[in-house]
Amino acid sequence: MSNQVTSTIDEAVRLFKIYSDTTRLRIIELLLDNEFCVQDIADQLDASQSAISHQLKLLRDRHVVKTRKHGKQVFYSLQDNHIKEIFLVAYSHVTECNEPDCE
Amino acid sequence: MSNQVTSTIDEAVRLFKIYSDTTRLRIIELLLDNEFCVQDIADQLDASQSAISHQLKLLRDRHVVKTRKHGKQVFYSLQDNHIKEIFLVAYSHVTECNEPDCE
DNA sequence: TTGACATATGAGTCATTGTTCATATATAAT
DNA sequence: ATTATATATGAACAATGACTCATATGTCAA
Repeated sequence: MSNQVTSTIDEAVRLFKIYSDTTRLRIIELLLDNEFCVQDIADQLDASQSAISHQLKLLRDRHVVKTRKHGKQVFYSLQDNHIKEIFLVAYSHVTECNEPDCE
Repeated sequence: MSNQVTSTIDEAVRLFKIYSDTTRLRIIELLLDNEFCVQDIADQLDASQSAISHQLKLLRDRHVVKTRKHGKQVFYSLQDNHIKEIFLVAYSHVTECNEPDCE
């Protein structure tokens, strides 16, 4: 734990950065239990097709989501179970913190 | 789950952003089990006093760390147990992912 | 009070990043 | 082949954020 940690910390930072954007986190939330094509995601998040497509590319590059082509459409779903778990841990922490003096 | 979720997602994003910087994450790692004063943190992370102080202010504003004054020094320690837990979950996921095909 | 040390902070700079706009690619239907 | 639809992508722009530099504040010792 000293030199290896440095790069491990950087890897952790890379992981956290994936979740550190509203659009991406909402995409991940959408895909928790379903698969959706690009336009469906854009519609549900009220975002442009381009913005969503850019973020999906980023998520795919980081192996967070996988794709399935069907005709003209591309369906996206979560690839990594870690993603789901970390999302849920953080999500529950945020929603739990409604008591006074919490956080 | 629809309008409330939007702001919950934003809260989660805010939480993830705390971890999304190498300097901050290394500070959090340092403080997992100990308290340290500003200069000690700066020395151990090979960073400037000012850079560390700025990040500590951010962490304090977000209730991640608490302070204890002792003479001229200010000692920082973790305030929130959630922080520790989320750090460890992510950290273990990152270190686990050394098998082929993982991540 | 003066000087030394520890920490805090405002302003400016530079890099990163999320979005839009325009356009390219891919697939299906006619 | 042509057109329409779905998705991908490069460039430009704007916002954010982390750092440095200079300096302020706070505390102790002499």
